Amino acid sequence: MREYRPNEIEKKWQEIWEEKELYKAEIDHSKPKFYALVEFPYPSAQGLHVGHPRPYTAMDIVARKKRYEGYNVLFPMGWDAFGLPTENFAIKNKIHPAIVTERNVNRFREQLKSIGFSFDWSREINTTDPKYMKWTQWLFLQFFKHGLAYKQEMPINWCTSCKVGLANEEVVNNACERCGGEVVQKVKNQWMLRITKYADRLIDDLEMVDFIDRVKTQQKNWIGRSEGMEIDFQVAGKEDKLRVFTTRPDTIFGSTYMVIAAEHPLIDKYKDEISNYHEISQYREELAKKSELERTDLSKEKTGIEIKGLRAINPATGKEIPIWVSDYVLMSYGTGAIMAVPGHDDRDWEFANKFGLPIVEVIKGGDVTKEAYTDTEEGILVNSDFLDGLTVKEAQEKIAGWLEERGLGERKVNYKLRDWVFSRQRYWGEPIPLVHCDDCGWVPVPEEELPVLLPDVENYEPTDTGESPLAKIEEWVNTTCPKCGKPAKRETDTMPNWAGSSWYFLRYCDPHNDEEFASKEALEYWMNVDWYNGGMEHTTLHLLYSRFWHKFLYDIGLVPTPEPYQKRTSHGMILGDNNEKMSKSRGNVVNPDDIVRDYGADTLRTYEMFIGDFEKSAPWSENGVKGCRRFLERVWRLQEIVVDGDEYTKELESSIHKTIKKVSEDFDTLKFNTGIAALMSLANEFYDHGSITKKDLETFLILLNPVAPHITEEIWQEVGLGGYLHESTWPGYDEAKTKDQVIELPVQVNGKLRATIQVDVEAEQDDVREMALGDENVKKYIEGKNIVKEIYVKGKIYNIVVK
RNA sequence: GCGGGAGUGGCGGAACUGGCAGACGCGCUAGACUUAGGAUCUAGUGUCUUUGACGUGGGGGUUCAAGUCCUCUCUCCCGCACCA
Repeated sequence: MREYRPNEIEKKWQEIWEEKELYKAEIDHSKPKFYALVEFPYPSAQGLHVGHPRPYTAMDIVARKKRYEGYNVLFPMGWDAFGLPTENFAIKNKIHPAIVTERNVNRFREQLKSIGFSFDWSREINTTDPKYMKWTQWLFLQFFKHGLAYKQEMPINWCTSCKVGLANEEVVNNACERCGGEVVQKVKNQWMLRITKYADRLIDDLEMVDFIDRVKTQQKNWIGRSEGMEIDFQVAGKEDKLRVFTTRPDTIFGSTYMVIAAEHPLIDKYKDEISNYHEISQYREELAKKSELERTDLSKEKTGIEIKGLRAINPATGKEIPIWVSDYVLMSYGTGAIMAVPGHDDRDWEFANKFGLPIVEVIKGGDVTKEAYTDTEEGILVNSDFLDGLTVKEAQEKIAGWLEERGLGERKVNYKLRDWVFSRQRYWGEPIPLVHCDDCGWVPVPEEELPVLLPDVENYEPTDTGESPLAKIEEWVNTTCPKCGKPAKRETDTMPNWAGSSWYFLRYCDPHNDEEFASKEALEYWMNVDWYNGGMEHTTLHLLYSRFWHKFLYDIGLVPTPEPYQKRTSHGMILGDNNEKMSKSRGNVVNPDDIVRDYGADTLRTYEMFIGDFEKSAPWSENGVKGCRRFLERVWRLQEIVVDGDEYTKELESSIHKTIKKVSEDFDTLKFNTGIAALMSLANEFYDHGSITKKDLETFLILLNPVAPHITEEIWQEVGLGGYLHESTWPGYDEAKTKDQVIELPVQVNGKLRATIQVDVEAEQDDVREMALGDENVKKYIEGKNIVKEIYVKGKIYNIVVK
């Protein structure tokens, strides 16, 4: 037998697969289709690190297994190549970002190919490719034409380090999601996408799909739907009404004061009548000086001032109540004003308690002198006139009707989700394909002129003014209006890097189409994505954005399904061997190239799947890698014990059936670690038995093949199992043969294990009893005691209780 | 603060509807083969005061039986964070 030399055999098989175009997906209506998708990487200058192959290997296993099961599998790969790191690298090294991108892509492709993934490389896409960009721009124009893209002057999040505007989703703890830089508010004229229009469906349609719960909950929380009412409170003696949003209209009789945000326009409007206006404007200034972070710090005490000279009338009680201004009410949510119900809201209670405002109990069940009572399930209304005696739910219904009849309020749903800030002031992104004409306004660039390409520039540097670097290229900016022909100017902002990734899964269906973003036929055949695996960090970014795009495209009849992804799973991170996140600065980055070179791609793949629970993060361990290499060496040496025979070895048959079952189930449910463990056990059993038939080996190799595709093909050929392994079908198992007829039954005395006896699984209690009580060790423990009870669970346990 | 997840050997991690805790792998110990071993093979490996007892973050409970169920509590991770 030859030595196991992964570097030789891996290259050999990769060439064979490529030559045979084994993984090229074609529409074929005679087979069920399966679309497996992994998030396409951003081709960074650093190349792959060992975190990348984890999800790729997982989905590669799924894809390979599905092929053996007779599916027509689409498993594509591409490059999400627009982005700041490339641009920054280009600026620093004075190389065009397109050249940097090409270089990085080539490196990534080579690395991925060396690991032996079964991607259909003929469908490779690149978001920066003009042929791809064209359709990203075209799709943007569909949003524009349907009124879902609009330009608005508004305060946006500005990353002071990247010098670029950010979407809300890109701000994490007031810092830039990407670079961690400080984010400040900056008023800018921005292109926005009306994602809020889809807020309800983005929540409700989660019902239709099979996403892990974490993802569903996170998306729901992000969208933040809350149902309630907007209610008008008359400003006493004035024309104006003060409108509030509340989710608890049932507590209105307990509203003893109101609070408005510091920025609320009411203050300015009545500044002459507010006797303490000076004090209030001082308070406002102080707040304005504070950062968002300080203002929203929950641990600090609430502050506030009563507005003297203005009062409001509680529409339910008819009583006058004071109006306060405080930092705990935000202008950006609801109406910027609240009706405070200190008895039944923690924040209002804290505030009322601090400033000595009256606290009225309107829901029985707690002690409002000690804390707010917020339970909505048990509570019964009191001190609430016609609501008295009702449950919270009933009261909500009744008060809503009452207020609506009198024109005092209306039911209203509020969302935390904001429209998507879609403009970026950087060079390396898709230009927004619109032209501004003084006469015609914003005019789309005609379809035949797409894509609008990035001009070559000397300088890609972002500006401090918040203008795109493109704004300086006059010959590019100045154009003519597509509509009237007069001089006009191009939009100089570019799209965020999330644009290209919002629809790439559609392009994979038909990547070379120059007439359409993808043909109807291709979309109808391949969509939906059956299984999409990706990072949790994209849950409220890419995953939400792409669902939104897809829904819009569905509405205008361009895609056949309302949701893009049928199933979504997520992988855990691979940490450095010091249990910290891998990063260059920590010096704990492992390059997969080194592992492939020293141990082989199959070892890398096996280890990444064996490392632990797929969904959890796990620290890298070089010893763990070695262990997997040892396992593959053992698999390699199975050649030495193989004998002719096209039946399973009798003594191994049950184990083989069990393993087929275990591996099949585990590979379908992301439990790769236990699947591989089962294969290791079976290999151990093979060695214990001393010899295996070709049939035993054949099944073993097919089961292991999705994990370690090269070594298994090689052994297959070496042993002469006929044809190629990749032409096989997935082995089936006989349920009956996965169950042992004779089992080791544990016998307990008072819940403690005292013996195990060999019995038939189906044995009746009387037979088992005899054997159990006859056991020497058991005898010892029941001697001289009374048997109180005996429990027999077939196939599980025999427990004798003595006293 | 709210929502979600998790605490199991020296380490990564197994354990179906409650039914032999620690599968599988790493590491470690001893032995074999060797000029050698960071190769390979064999045996062992939860802890302890080892005819036995104790063991799944901690306390209480339900049960013939609890890692698994109930209850209180501690710690860590993730998400949201004054959202009315």
